[in-house]
Amino acid sequence: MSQVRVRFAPSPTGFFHIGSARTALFNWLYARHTGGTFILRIEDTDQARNSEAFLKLIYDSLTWLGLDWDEGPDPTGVGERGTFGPYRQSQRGAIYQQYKQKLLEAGRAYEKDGAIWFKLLGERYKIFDDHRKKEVEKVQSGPVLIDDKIRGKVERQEDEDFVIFRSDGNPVFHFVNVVDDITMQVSHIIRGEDHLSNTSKHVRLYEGFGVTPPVFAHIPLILKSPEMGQGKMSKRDKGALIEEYQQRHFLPEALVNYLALLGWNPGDNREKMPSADIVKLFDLPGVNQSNAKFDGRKLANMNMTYLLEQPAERFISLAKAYFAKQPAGAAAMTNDAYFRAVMLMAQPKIKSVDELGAYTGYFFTDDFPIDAKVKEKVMAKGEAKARLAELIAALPAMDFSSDAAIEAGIKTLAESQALGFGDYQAVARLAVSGTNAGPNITGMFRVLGQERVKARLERFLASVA
RNA sequence: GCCCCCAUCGUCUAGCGGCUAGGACAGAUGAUUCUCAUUCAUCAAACCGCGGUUCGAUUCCGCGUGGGGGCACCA
Repeated sequence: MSQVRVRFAPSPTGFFHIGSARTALFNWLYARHTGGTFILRIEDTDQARNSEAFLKLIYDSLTWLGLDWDEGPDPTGVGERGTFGPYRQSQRGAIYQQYKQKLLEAGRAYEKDGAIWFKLLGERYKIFDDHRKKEVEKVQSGPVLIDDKIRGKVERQEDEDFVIFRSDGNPVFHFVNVVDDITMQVSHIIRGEDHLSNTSKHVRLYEGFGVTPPVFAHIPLILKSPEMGQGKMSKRDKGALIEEYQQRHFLPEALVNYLALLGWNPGDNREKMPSADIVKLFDLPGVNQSNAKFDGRKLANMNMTYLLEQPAERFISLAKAYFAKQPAGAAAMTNDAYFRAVMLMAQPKIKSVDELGAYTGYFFTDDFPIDAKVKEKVMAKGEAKARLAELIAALPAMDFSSDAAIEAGIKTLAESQALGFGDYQAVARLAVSGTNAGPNITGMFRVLGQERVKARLERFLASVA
């Protein structure tokens, strides 16, 4: 059995979005599943729209997602891996000329209006095209049969010669795509369904070169979620860009897991799976035929479940990467032990890393905001001020060495007043953090330390007196 | 306009002739927890329509309808 060789062929003309990432992922999964080769080819023939920044974004995004390529440009921008290169179309001009020559010599291409056209085989006739309002030459070339691994048998007509080299001398997409896939010995073309209609052109080109076409597998597209409107997910849609998730410090494995589930499933009810398991189970026949709508909420949930199970060290490093980019981040990290303690307390409570700033802000400054609504609610209940005063009085004698000790201390105080833990918890939390959502009060006390807690309680009491 | 693909809860999906149509996200309710989250339990929620084929269709076929994509000297 011949080796599986698949490729992902993006063009660096725009931001790297969800749809591209999913196509890359499916190719990568198939390569890894079959023990084949995953090729990255850069389709940078559109000189007007190309940019090095977008090229770098492709490397960065793939790397971040963990989709490593066996052949293709080196992400450093210098050199490349693999022996079928160059892997950037802008450097493959000579190959295209050579293949153009082949068609010309075989009588399968001709020049017209300064451009080179691919010549279909079959009887020719002229017909007036109502839509284009002009007479066009049609060719009865017979049906093209595509045996798609996902779609099944698809039949299409290709009945007009088409341009393969523009009059400015540049080859067009269909031509370079096919030539590259031939010369790179690509065995399976896994790409979006939007290319299904182009496939008949490609098949004709393969025939023109006398080459058996590879296996085609057209995967469903990712559509906008109902709130976003209709149609295909585009770069402008919220949540469409990989960069966005990177900046929000999502876990790449969560995004990969979610993306894998868009158009594919393992056949049982499993959803959350490590990448290794997906690689093991992924196969082309398991891919769906219908388009999927993007759901940011499910992605967010996936991200949360991954976040919850991260080992402490990984979570800390994620937190550090996040704080490094925050305005007051450096200040927050000056005391490493303190920073770690705060982060680990926050980990089981947050849904995404980018919530950390807001969630832990009061740990790193005494000048934190007090939520007015929460304040009103808490202060209206019982004799909050009295509870606060009692707590301040009891504080110096309390043992702050552990959560359990602090809990015992507050409970002892509560019992002495014939009250419950909760009578002190809410107001203490408000005084110390300014809000009602946060880690356990005992943990907060312990991490903040006795002095700071006392100061905050006193300051708050004074402010409401 | 022409061509191609698709069709199960709001969303992602399981189902491959006979099922109380299953799971997950989101939603609702309740329980647990010092708050908030988490977690747990419960509830609500779908086979696009019409014709066939068949003893029997969500499942197979046709037609409609709906959704998506493609028809360039863009990629």
